[in-house]
Order: sequence, then C-alpha cells, then structure tokens
Amino acid sequence: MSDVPRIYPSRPVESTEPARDLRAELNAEQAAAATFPSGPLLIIAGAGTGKTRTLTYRVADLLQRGIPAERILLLTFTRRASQEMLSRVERLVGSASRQVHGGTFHSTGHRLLRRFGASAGVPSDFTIMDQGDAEDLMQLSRASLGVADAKKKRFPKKETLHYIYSRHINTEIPIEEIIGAEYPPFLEYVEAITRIYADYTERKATRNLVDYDDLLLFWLAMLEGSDSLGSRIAGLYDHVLVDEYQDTNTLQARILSAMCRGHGNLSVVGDDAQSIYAFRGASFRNILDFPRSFPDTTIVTLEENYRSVQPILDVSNTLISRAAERYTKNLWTKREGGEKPWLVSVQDEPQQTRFVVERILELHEQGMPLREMSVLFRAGYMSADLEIELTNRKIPFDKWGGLKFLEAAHVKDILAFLRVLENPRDEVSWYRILMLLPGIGDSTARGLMEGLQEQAWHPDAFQRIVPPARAREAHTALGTLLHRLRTTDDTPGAVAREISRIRTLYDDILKEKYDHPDSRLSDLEQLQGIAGGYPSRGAFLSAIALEPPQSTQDLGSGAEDDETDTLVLSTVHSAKGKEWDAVFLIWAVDGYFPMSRSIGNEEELEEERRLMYVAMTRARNHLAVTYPLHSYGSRRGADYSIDQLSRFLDREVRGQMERVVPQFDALPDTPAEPSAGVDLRAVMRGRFRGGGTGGR
DNA sequence: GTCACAGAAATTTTT
DNA sequence: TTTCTGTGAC
Repeated sequence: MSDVPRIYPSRPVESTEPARDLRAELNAEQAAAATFPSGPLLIIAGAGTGKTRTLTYRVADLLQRGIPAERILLLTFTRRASQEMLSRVERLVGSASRQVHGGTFHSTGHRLLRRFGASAGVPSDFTIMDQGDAEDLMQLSRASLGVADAKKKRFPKKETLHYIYSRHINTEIPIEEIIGAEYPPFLEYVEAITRIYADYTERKATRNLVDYDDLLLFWLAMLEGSDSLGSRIAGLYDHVLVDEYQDTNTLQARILSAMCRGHGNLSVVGDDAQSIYAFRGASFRNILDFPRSFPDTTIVTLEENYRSVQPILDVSNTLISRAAERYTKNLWTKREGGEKPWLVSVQDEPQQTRFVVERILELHEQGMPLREMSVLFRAGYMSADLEIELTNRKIPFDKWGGLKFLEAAHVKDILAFLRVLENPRDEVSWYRILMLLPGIGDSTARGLMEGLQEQAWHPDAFQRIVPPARAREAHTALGTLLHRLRTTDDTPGAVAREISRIRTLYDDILKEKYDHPDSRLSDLEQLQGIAGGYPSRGAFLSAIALEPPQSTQDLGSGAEDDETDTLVLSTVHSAKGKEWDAVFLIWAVDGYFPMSRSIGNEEELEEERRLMYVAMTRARNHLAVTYPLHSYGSRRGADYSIDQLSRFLDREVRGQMERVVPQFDALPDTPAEPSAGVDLRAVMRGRFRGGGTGGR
C-alpha cells in the first residue's frame, strides 16, 4: 500500500492508511468502547449518541488489530443498517472490510441453514414462508384437525394461532401461560391448539417449508444439537457484534451465547429506553440482564448527544424518566440554544392536517428541504387524512411502514406460482393457486393436493392427476403452464420471463376478479422489473421474504431519495434509527398514543412510552407534537369524543414545551358560518353508535 | 361442491 | 376501503 504514489501536497492521514488513529475521532466513552480488547461488552447508547459510529469504529479497530474480516459477524436489525455500517467501515479501513459478515438475525440464520442444514436434516432447497403464508398453513392445520367446530364457541383464528405460536418460540414462554395471560377465553382449547401446532410443525417438515421463527430455531438447534456441527458454526467467528440489542428476544440471546461460547467476544449496543418490539417477542429484560448472563461484562454508557438541541433532550429525558426500570442516563449536548418543542392543540383532524401542512411549507420556504422533515404517528392508518391533503397540495411524500406491496393479494398470487416451481411440495402455494381457478373450490383443491402428495410431490404429478369434470379445463390450463415453466433457464432475467409466462394465465383471472385491475396490473409489471434483477428464482424468493422493500418508493428503479426532495411519513417503528431536522408527531392523544389496547397493561404502556421517546428523539432542531381536541369516527365504539392529551405528556413534560394554538383564517373553500359548537355529522353518527363503519 | 352476492367486520407496530 | 363470512342458487 505504501507503494502508491503520493499526491502533492500530501493530505493528512488518509482513510486507507493502516495507522489511522481511530481513537482521536471519538469522544472518551466511544473510544473506550471501540477499542475494548476482548470479552463481553455492553454499550448503553442513548438516542443520537453516536451508537452506529461507535460500532463502526469498533469493527474498524478489530480489523486494524489483525482480526480477519470474515471472522467478524455484525448483526443488525435491518439490512439497511448493516449496509450503512459496512460501507462506513470500508471508508475507514478500506476494502478489506468487505469480507465482514453482516446482516439481520434472520438472514444470518438463513445463510447458515442453507449451508449446514442438510447435515441436520433440513434439505437446503427449502422455501421461506412469510407471516401470511405461515398463517395460511396454520389454517390448513386448523381445518384438517377439525378442532374448530362452528357450532361451538369461538375458536382462535389463524392469525391468533400463529401469533401465540410465534410468541412461544421467540420468548420460550409455555403456550398455556401465553394463552392464560393474553387470551384467557381460549384456555380450554390449550390441548387442541397444541395439537394444531404439532400438525403445523409436521406439515412444514414434509413440505420443506421454513417460517421466520424456524430460521432462528434451527440456528440454535444446530448450535446446541450435535457437538461437531455446533462447534463448527460457533467456530466461524472470533467476534460477534450486535446492534439494537434491546430489540432481541430470548431465543436470539441464547443463539448469541452459543455462538460466543468459545471466546466470549460479544459486543452489544443498545438503549433500553428504545425497546419497542415486545410484540415480536423482544424483551428489554435482555439488555437489563446482559451483565448477569455474561459475567465480567464491561459496561460503557454513551450520554453525549450529537443530534438534538437541548430543549428537545430535556423533554425527552423527562418523558423517559417516568419509566419504571431502566439504565439511568441523561442525554446532554454541547449544542447551544435551540427552540423548545411545540405542543400544538388543534380542534380536530382537519385542523391538525392543516397545521402540519402549513408549517411544513413555512419551513420549506425558509430553506429547509422536504427530505429534512418527517411526520410520525403511532399506526399506519393515522396519516390517511394527511396523505390526501399532501396529494391535493402536490407535496411529494414517501410513506414508510403500513401496507406493503408484497402483501397485496395479486402479488402473493404470482409469487405462489414461482414458489411451486421452486418447491413442488409447497402446500400453501398450491392451495392458493388452485383456489384461483374456475371450477375449483376448497374441496377440489384439497383433493388435488392429496393426489400430489400420493405421488410424492413429483414435479409432473399435477398433470397426471385426473380432476373432476368441472375442473378439467382449469386443470389443463394450469398443467400446460407449469410444464412450459419447467424448462431450465438460468440466463439473466429468467425470473422475469417466468413471471411474464405466469401472467398469460393469471392476468385474465385478475381481470375477472377485480373491478379496476389496472393498478394491480401495474404492480405486476413492477414485480417483474424487480425480479429481473435477481440471478435466480430461489434468490429472488428468499430476498423478498427476508428483506421486503420498505416502501413502494424502494421498488422504483433503485434511485435513492437523495436526488428528489420528498417528505417522509412514517410510523414510529419504521423511523427508528433515523433523524430529521424537523419532526412532527401527530395524534398525541390517549387512545391513539398510547393506543387504547395497551391502556390497562402496565408493560405495554411502558413500551408505548418508550415509543414516544423514540419519536421525540428523532428531531434535530424542530419538534412539534400535535393533538386534536375532538375526533369523530367509530374507533373503538366511540362515535364522537373529547380527546385527552396523551398521558405521557404530563405536567412537567408540558412545562418544558411551548404551547401553540394555531389561528386559522376561515377556510376559503368552506364558506360556512363560524362553528356554532354543534357538529351535525357527529350528532348523526351518534345515532348509530357502535356501527363500526370506519370513516371515509 | 362451487360461486356470486350481500352484509359485516376490521384496522399496531415487523423479521 | 378491503377482506371475511354466511347464505342460497345452481
């Protein structure tokens, strides 16, 4: 490297210099964490304290110490986070870092299972089911056991069954205990439910299917099972680093412990105050208990915030100080001044929308790009009104979270065809395809699948089956299509061509099924485009299951948002790890935030509080929290209500905020008299209380 | 058994 | 607005 000719004048130490002093670029605590020699390390990193930076530098430091890149495993929460971190490492120490293994827990489990699964009884050509598929398979088990007797009392739905199952796997809490705590009415079915789970597990095994939970479960099983395999996998890495540790669950903690059993070199970064994935089995106890699970843990706390102005930190600190159990830390910054966060009371949702839009335009006129602003909310549907208004005003926005492209029925239909080609035993996909065809309903579909099973799911089995007369035409059409698709084609773009062939059959079904097929057809075009970028059908299906695109924008040509100036609308969950110059938090109302479902449950309420903390700490310079005083509609049976400000914004928190009451001019497009204090619509809705009609 | 239709229900957060 | 469920015709 020293042979590279120097450019004159020579610049200060370049990133490719091996002797770069990383320590000098960090504060004292960050440096201590980044250069920590070995053993268990827990970094408690408050929001905006340079968590990513510290972890990045730690990887760089390990590389500088001579640890081979491929013996470092970096586990992150999203693929984005891992890519970002690895590219930052590369900038620090050069391309040698490209060999560092990085990814999510699930994608790492996936990789290991493809590689080592065969020796543990999982053939490497399995297909991954996403949550929806897993629920559908659960439905097949549920129906085949005939446990759900329609006449009797209600039995848990497939979603509930899957939720309990997944929770059991991820938290290792016994099934009975979960049901007792969350669904006491179903306690009498524990035995039947357990039988369904046994059947579900069996079905997965015989159909060569793997669900999300299995990716972790099998990883752990491989580690703890046979000695040689376990040691071989654990022996792949000398150092394991984990980001967002507060969002890991019991199963993941066990995996880590088994991965590091030989060397104990486990570094985790997290913030207990930002633990927001309990519904997925994550437990912030994990981070609280880390020092107990890993004796001789060194703890480093990062408190200096580089993101927000002090008034925003003050409010956030006060908010989170109410939390029952936590690692105490107080964020502070050297940044001076800054405006207090606004607490904005508005009359109702339209006014809230109006305030947000006008304030955004105001900031924009002052020179703030749209991409430096975001609007956050508790749940995806809460931005509906705002989205309409933004569209009307032609303000470009990008919505994160909420409805996903891949969950659309027509997209799943196409994927089902591909999956059957990839894995002829994929029962869920067979059922889905068969039910699309004219003349085939539930029982014919089941009959056909039995026929397939009898022929051991042979790729040609389908064409050999003799269907009932009414389904003959559909059977021939599908059989011909499948036959044509069976030709092996591994030239680039093969997957896209397969989709295009599938569409010769499917597009007609789609047009028949939906009144306005145009937008759905264009979704399929888009899917075809994405598929074109993958080397193989298997790679495409795995990628789409493990790393679904976050928003429809992600699906575009791949051009990053940096070029276009776009406002971000996001759920608080999806906003994790991000930051903006100005943040609007809407619907800060009891029942919305916290959500009414969590009121009454201590733990869930604590999680909601942490969620609000996450939301507030996304803001660098401007934070506005809005709450409508009234809301209409039928949420939770209430038709018209006087809203209460979110309980988290108690007196002391409010005291650190700036009260703002926007004064709007009369709306130009509503030439009505000033409000008489009566809302006719609300009164009318009140007559049909409990109707549950769902707004617009 | 399939299918069309109507009416009802349902909306947290994600790998 | 979309998705699910029940009913009855064929």
